[in-house]
Amino acid sequence: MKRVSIKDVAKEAGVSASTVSYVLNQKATETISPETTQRVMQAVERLNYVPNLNARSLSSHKTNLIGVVIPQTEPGKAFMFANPFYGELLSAIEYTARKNGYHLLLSGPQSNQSYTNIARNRNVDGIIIVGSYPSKQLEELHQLSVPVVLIDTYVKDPVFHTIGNDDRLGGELATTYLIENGHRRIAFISGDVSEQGVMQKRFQGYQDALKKAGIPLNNDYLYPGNVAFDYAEEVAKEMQRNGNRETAAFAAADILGVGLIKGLHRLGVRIPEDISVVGFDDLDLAQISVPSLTTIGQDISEKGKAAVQIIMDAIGGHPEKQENIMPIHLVIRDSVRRIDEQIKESQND
Amino acid sequence: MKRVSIKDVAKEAGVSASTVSYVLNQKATETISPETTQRVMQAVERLNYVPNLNARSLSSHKTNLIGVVIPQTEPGKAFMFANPFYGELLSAIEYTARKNGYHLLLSGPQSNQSYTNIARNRNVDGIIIVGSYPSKQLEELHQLSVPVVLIDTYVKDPVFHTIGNDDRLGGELATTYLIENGHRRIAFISGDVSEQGVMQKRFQGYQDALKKAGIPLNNDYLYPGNVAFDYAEEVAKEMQRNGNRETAAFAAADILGVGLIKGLHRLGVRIPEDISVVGFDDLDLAQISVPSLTTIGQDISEKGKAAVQIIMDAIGGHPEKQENIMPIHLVIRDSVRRIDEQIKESQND
DNA sequence: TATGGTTACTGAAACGTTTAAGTGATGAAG
DNA sequence: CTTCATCACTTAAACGTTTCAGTAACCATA
Repeated sequence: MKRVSIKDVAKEAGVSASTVSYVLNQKATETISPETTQRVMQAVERLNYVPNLNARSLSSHKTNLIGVVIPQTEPGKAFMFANPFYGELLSAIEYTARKNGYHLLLSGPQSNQSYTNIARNRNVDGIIIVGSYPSKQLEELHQLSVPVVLIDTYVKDPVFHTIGNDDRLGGELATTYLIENGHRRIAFISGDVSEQGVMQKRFQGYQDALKKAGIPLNNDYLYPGNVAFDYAEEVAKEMQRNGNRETAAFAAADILGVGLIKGLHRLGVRIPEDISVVGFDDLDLAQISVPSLTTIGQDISEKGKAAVQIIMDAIGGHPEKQENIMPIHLVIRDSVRRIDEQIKESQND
Repeated sequence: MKRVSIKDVAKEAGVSASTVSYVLNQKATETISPETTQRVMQAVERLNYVPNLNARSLSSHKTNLIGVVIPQTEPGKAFMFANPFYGELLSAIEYTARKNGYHLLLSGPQSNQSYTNIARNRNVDGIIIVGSYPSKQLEELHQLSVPVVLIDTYVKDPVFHTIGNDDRLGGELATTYLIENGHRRIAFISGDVSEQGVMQKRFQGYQDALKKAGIPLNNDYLYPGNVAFDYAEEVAKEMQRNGNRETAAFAAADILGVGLIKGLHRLGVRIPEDISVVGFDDLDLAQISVPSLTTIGQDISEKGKAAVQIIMDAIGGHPEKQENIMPIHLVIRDSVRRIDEQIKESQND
């Protein structure tokens, strides 16, 4: 099937190619007579013409493409989107982009190539980056004349648009909720907190809450590792080996929360009767879990939507840097139990 | 930052643009001296040149882009990838594509435009379609001269490459396993079985197993609805309203299985002591669930990988139609309990 | 010394658009 | 009856590549 080009349409309609182009792009600046417009439209219809966006991009310097870079959560693991968090986010991004006439160019992190190159290669009109990356790579992006939005990426002095939660506040909310329920020995289970990122912020929030309650930070209750179900299952065992000192745990990601619940369950520990758990993210998982997981909720879809919106704004001539902090809130479900002060005190010695 | 083009490189290296092109594409058919090659490479380096894939595509009729269409699972729901199944699949597709030098053009279903148009618009080199679609839309794709792979799409007479599981066998395996464990009154919970698709096939498998065991099909035990956690939770209530006749349930998707478990749990029904449950898909969910879900496993990543491979083959000159049926297997976990024949018989009357 | 074959390039067309600039026809103003 | 706008288009260049068809220089052969 021979491709039909704008010239074929022009011939069919008895006009020049540029006339067809003007009609199709309905540039108000040009005046095309209604009759011609109709003739062109009929020809388009008849020939079943579809413009070649590739050629259009080349000429107009606009691709209607948004590049999305999503991290590989595990270094050794090939596949990255399996985490439902990314699914929900990507979903929202795709939907919003499509409503605005954009398509998504999806890419995992390139090993050999920088994101800058991907962007320049494909001439995307905007880039959305999700998660943490080597800051060197991010700096490179700055040379680009294309709007960049970072989601959940902590950088010292962001030159790009950013979208995030108040992760620190979230960490505090979660921990405070446990404290309010009588818990004082609270485990903290997380990914890597040594690097700037959401995990570090949530850890700071955990510390904030302890400090406000006058509870000293106990390093024995900290379980930094990696954000994986399996890891949290292991933590359950370690907690038991350590003598089940903690009465509660704040898992800095839902996937860790459910992993912990699962691991504890295997060991015969009851949730929340023996140990209370709070998560973070409010993925679907949190509801699915038995018992359902009390967690810190964030509106993932809103984040995706906002990211696309910022890019649209920038393209539309509003390049002012936006730093968007999305609201978070405590979602109370069934994984936390109030414990008695007395019991707690007696356990505490 | 002015874009640097192939001409700039040519000037810098003191050669013609075509020479640069030949060097960069290392066409063995042409002979470029090692010295010139080196000069060009140095110029590329110096100017930090990145080829414009857009222009390349226009000229070469190759975009190195694979279009991926993923369904909106819920009609009224805007977001579609949240289902981890799609996450895992997309992940594998992206990874494999990238290893082959391809990027992904991601799109949800267009309402106004057909997939054909998307494909023609963007000139993708191949298309991967996931899930079921109106067959009219699929037929349109046939006019395209681009390889198309359908994943989990049942069509009467497939003209395209297809990848699927033996869903019917899977349904039979799941049901037979329950029967072997002494169950005779087995609920079937699923999405829409009236249209050709995986749900219908799994239902057929369910029927096959019953027939082989000499158990008559009982319509009261069938709960067709939609593939959603909430729906399965509702089914739990309905089962109870009906008097908890079933001793087991085959949920034709893991998300339904965990929803059912959750719903039953809420009602105080114990799994697997009171009711046994088998799922289908073996998502991460199945392990996360408490109790973990016995299910029919499929290798989602392999499906994604195979899809890309077929497209690579087709591009590489092997367009022979491939119909790929991926292996499935029973994954035994903790959600099924063996029940006593006697008890079962006494319950049965 | 003419002929032919390599070798190592270059020139220019082509891919399918957009868009600035140009043009001929018509009508109004002076 | 010129002149000047305005209208409704058309022309052609440009976007950044690829690739076919040269071609100039060199060497070998007869």
